[in-house]
Amino acid sequence: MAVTILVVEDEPAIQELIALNLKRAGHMVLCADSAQQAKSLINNVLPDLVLLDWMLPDLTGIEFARKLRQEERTKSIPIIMLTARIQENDKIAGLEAGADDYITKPFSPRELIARIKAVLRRRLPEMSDEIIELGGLRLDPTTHRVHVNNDVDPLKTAEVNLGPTEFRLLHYLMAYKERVHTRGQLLDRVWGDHVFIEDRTVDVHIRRLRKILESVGKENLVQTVRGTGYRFSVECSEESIG
Amino acid sequence: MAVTILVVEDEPAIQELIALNLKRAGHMVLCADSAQQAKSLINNVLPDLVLLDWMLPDLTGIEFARKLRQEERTKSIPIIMLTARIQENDKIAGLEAGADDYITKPFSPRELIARIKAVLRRRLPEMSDEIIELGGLRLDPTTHRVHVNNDVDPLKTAEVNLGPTEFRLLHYLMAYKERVHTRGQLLDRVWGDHVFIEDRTVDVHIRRLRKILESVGKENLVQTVRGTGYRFSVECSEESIG
DNA sequence: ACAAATCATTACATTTTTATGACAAAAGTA
DNA sequence: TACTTTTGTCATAAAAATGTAATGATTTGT
Repeated sequence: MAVTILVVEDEPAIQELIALNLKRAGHMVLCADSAQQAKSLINNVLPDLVLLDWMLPDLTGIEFARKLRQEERTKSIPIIMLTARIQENDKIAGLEAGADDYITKPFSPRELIARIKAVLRRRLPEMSDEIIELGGLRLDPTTHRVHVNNDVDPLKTAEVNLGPTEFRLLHYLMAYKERVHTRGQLLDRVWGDHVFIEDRTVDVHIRRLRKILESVGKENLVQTVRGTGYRFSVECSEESIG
Repeated sequence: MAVTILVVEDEPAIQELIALNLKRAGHMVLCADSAQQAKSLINNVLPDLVLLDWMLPDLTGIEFARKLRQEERTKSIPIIMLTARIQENDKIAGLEAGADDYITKPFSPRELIARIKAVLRRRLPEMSDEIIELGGLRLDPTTHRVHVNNDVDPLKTAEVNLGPTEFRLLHYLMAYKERVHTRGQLLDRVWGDHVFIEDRTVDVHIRRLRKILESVGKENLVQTVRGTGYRFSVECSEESIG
């Protein structure tokens, strides 16, 4: 589906150039000359990404970014900063305000598009509401329930009780089964992009998930891939000893 | 078949953005800056759906919607209102005028498209007047009564006394059983869209509902799903492993 | 075998979320 | 009007979940 991008840039020529390129890349574009105008636009439409010129005439770029990060509705919208030259101060301020990426002017349109793609890729995947049935587990997002198929009596299923994070983690792992995820990827996609949490914390949640799954006789579904991360797999990667 | 959508919105940027999104989604789009203009457009072409900004400059949005509902030719056209979060009276007026759905600004274009789809498919089976019998409860919307089946003597049923809000809440939960609803969804669906009520208030009403149900021996029907919301369920989520 | 790196596990303090009772405003009734 | 019911909010208690650090186990490379 179309991605809506808000461009906040006071220089008309640059604004137009950017807008043109974004449109050509298949995006919907909203333009604002100032933070002021950007705010009023955001009052009406929620963009999927904001391209923000840091050197706005009224110098309210930082404030604008911060405002976006504060409000519940907008706090997860990725922000890419456009700066003339990265001054140390800008960088710090930008980080504090929660920018996701920087682009230094002048930049090539191709670079811009590439960065945008990269940032958008990091968004939380919109997990569908489809029931996932895998490895003897059945996860239903709409009822928020996980059941284990009883191997003896297929009609009987036991419910598995998971905490919110364990549920999301399992959902994600099952949705992207058989694929290894680094701790960083899991943090980005299960916890959310703008969280600062120790990588090791993922271990603990994996542990909790495993513990619960073990208690219902599902042992080897969540596997460790040493040096990389974790994986949900139905294939048994154990007794492959030669 | 192409669906024709009339967009009534005075802000040019937003109008254009919406129009572009709709076009991209494969719809025919008609645009109007004012209720005035919309009326004359409708005289020529009959749209399949109307997107109506409630805050038109001439403040004739309400009147416009009402007019649509009055005239035979247009009275069954679904109306989606675009509203700012603040105006509370709008809700009443909107309901009276017969809007089918609301979208509160700021909204994401994705959300907009999704809602349009939903309305067009007549997705939401408006709460019917059918009697719902579930988990030992019998709820009759027409008589506005709830009965509990007596487990001992099936012929005897006790009546449960619920307040208006509790009744609607239970009705909704039973109509969409087994599914988790966030507090926001419940506020939208049971209280009405964009009402200014604290999320936590839902807790209190759930509490009241539970209290009443407990008093007639129905304990685990209304369940908490931590981190998400509530659910009406016949399956017991208790004796679960884990 | 040894040291380094990586992962597992446990315990615990903190934070977040939910439950519950009380209260006053609002709405409805007599 | 006086009285009852309903309803939204708050304060606080209770419960659950979460992140981190510390420690132990396992693997890996040399």
